[in-house]
Amino acid sequence: MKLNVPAIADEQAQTRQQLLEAAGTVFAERGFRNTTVREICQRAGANIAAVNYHFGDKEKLYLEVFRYSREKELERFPSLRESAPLPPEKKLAVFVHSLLLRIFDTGEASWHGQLMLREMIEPTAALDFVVAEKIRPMSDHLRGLVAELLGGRATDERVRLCSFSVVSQCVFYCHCDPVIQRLDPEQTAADSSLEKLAEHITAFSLAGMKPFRAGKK
Amino acid sequence: MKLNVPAIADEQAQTRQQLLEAAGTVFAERGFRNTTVREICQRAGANIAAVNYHFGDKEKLYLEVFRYSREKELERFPSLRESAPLPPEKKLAVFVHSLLLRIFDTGEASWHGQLMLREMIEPTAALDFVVAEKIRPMSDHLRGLVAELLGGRATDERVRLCSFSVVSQCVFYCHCDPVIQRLDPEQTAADSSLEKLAEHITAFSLAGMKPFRAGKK
DNA sequence: AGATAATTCAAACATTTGTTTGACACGTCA
DNA sequence: TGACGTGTCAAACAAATGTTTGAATTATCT
Repeated sequence: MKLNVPAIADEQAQTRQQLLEAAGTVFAERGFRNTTVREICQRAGANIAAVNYHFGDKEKLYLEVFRYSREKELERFPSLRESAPLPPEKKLAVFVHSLLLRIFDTGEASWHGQLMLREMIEPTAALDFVVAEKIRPMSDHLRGLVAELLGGRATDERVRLCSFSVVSQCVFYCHCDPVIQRLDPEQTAADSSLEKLAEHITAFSLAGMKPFRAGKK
Repeated sequence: MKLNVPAIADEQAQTRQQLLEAAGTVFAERGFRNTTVREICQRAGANIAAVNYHFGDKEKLYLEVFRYSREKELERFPSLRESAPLPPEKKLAVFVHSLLLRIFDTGEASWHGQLMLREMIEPTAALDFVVAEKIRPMSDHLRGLVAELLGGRATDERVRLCSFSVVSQCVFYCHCDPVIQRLDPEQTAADSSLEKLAEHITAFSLAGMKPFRAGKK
């Protein structure tokens, strides 16, 4: 029972949104350079001139995809605040686990995370936006955790290095997946790998930080 | 005073080698896809048809660059065997330090390492060769170290995960450099950063492995 | 209903890039 | 010296790709 619904406005948003969704997917799979406008339009069921009409050019579409992705994420996760107070060790486990979920995600919405991860290693004009809007908030959150774990006497540099030590272990499984598949095919199997991996990285990292706790250096 | 030197053989090798060196450099900078044959030839001081003449096509040149790189490395480092027996902790420090040297290398020969690192995240038809000839030997070496550090009761899986935890911390600084530069410009400064980083990663990793030592899991 | 705006479309265009071509120059050998 | 092989070159070619064009279609508004 739709009354007073601007049907055409929906139709308009339809093509544009289909382009954004298709572009997100293809860009995440292939990266910016290897993605053709023709493939995006094919996947979106749109004509090739639609990209120019709605976005201007390929690069602007790419930038718009990140903005769209950010809106979608804010819809899904309105607030990044933790709901329950947890000990920092547990918080780290949650952080690692959720980051790995994103890395190993294979669903319809997986392109959001995958595209960010790809932009990290194949930087384009969008990187500044991605760092400001997606990476820095995550990084700040992690650094807060790490600072808590290290205790009050840790230098900014130490907090930074430890944070990098944590996040690098996680993103490695996305960035170097083709290598890992060749070195150890069994590493990329089964869903249980994610839980084991999260446990390993968390334990390794918590222990790894011990030498630097409470003003030790 | 050159006597009996096949001057033309040298000239012949000259163009071919110049192409290989130039290609190595450009491929390392831009990756396979973003590199044009025209730029390689320009840097090598060769005509554009030279690539087809000497190598057949762009992809074969790319593969040949890795073979050439491997030969060069074998010339420089005939054996990967350690010269002096060291405690495993020290060996790990040496491993991390030398890997970081490669990552932060800026000299004429730096393209060798940089190209391998790039191939890890932007895989091409060369990846199988690179894994077999460059990455797996390094990985096996590191796993030997890690197994020694963990003691005799560690599972293969644990050795693997710990090895990944070490190497991921190192390669992160190459693969995600553009992000790091935006997050923390001071992180990428000064030569002393490399030493500090090597110390940090070594300490973090040695401590990180402690929970898994001597059959702990 | 007609005027205007928005959207879509197929074809064309412009540029880039890897590859090829055939002539020419140079080197080697009998 | 001439025949043959090797290497270089400028120009041309072929294909891919992003972008543009102008007509047609659809939607909106008075």
